[in-house]
Amino acid sequence: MTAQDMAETFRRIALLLELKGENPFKTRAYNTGADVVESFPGDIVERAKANDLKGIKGLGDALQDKLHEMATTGRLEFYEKLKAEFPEGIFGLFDISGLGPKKIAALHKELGVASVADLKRVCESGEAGKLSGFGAKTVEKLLESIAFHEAHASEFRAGDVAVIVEQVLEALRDHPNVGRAEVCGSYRRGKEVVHDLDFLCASKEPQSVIEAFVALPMFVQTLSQGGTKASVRTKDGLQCDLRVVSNAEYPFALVYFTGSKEHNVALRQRCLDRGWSLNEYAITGENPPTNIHDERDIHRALGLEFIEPELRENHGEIEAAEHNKLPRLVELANLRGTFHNHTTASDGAATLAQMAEAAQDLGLQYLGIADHSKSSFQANGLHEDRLRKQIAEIKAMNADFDGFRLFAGSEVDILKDGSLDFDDDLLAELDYVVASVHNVMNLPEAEMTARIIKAIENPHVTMLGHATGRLLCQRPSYAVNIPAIIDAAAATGTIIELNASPWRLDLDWRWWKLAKEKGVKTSINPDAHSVRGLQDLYFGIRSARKGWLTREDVINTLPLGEIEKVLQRKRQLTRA
DNA sequence: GCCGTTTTCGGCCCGACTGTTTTCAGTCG
Repeated sequence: MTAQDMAETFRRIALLLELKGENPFKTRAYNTGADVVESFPGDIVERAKANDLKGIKGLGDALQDKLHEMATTGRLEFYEKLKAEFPEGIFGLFDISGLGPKKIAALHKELGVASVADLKRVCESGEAGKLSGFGAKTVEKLLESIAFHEAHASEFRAGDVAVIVEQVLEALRDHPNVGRAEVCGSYRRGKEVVHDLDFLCASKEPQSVIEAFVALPMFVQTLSQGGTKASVRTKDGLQCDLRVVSNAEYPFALVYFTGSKEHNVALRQRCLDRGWSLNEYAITGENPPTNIHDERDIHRALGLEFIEPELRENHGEIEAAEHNKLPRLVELANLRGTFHNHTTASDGAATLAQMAEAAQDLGLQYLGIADHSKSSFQANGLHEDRLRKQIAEIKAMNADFDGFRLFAGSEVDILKDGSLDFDDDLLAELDYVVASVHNVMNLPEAEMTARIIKAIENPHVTMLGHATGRLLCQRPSYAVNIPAIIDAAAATGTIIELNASPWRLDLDWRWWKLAKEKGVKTSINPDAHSVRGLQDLYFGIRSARKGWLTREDVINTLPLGEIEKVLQRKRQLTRA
């Protein structure tokens, strides 16, 4: 059992205890335990095996025993018994927005609802509307939520499949009969969600590779298996396909399976214009290009500079490549620091000191702290006095750093009327300010847009946090006019964050070309709530690249010594 | 279930919003 599995078990226990109407603080204890296990800096599984968990805050005697049992036996009796009281599909109901434990329990008890499909049925039949506490409006909202859920049922967040990608690639590349291997499809193109994973490799012995692939431990089901391709599924229902080709075919297959479909159509047309034909194995026709060893060679043969996978959406990349006008995309290694990170002062799992150390370990020169403001009760938001204390603490720590700096910021709530959670005097004491919407997300578009623009117009607001509030696969964006937001940001010199959390990736990559045209800069921010969360910068980079962004478009590629000026620029503009 | 400790059990995060009721329960952040 991995740490991830143990944390997941705790979370499921918490859900089931909620259903049973258990003491809410008990369920919280399990959720806290899950957080601790997940973000533990070290090998928690080994520690659990050795019964060496004393003194870890958040893990008391009961949870320690349960971790030990899981680590040594691979299962948890308590959980198995609890689980047996409810149908398996009950967990899916928690993903329906508007449904909480009380309503789920009522639906299960009164109507025998055991899955999302059951829920849909009783909503449509009118049975649900008759339950106490359920009315016409509730049923209507539930049906809307179900529709959203169904539309995204087969989607997986890139962040949730990244580990599988790495493990499969490692296994393939380590295989003695494999030359080259790569993940293709939408994952390689840097999409925020994927429907499946496509792997490709080059081998002279495809049969042996296929056999090794289907036997990998993360797969629980083989959907099909032939001489050169196979389809399997993980326990979470994620389909993974493998295609094995010869080394000579590999570059063509890599282009073909990376897509996108629209990009490939355009590429094939370009081939036809030259009297050739392109498929997944070769370029054929009269005097076809030779010496093709990788994707670069294919692009070159078609008169194009190399097109990075993230750009292959037929959004103008082929025309740009033809005229050598492709942007030089920002890279993870370009990042020098990052803003919008949380600590234990609000709802983070790591202390200021731990976050600072982790940032330095990642090779960053600076780290911006932006804990929640007081209106975010649920996140233990800081009141004025606690924020001032944190500012002082950061100043003191900075005196001891050599070549590294913490920036004191705040993720200040944008209140319903567009005013901010702190007054300007306090905001002025901060190195920078991230302003975000966290409540009242159901405003009409015009009102929400005006609310956010009002916040953008505050001279102390350095950047706008997660602009649309979406949670991938779970909650759509609130109603907001993004072009108007971009215009307001451009007019005021406000930065728009690219929130790198794999749950958000907000603002979406599809908007960045427009934002860039208008002169808006971004900051790629992990919204880290733990030391591990800092690594989400990787997903932000993928989205930034997909949005055609270069190093110059991203402020946190600037080194210490230059970044300070950018943080102060808007305030100075306003003063002038 | 955890924590802290006035070592034995009480406190643990709280306000807005929505829809269903008729004074509040459930959900969300």
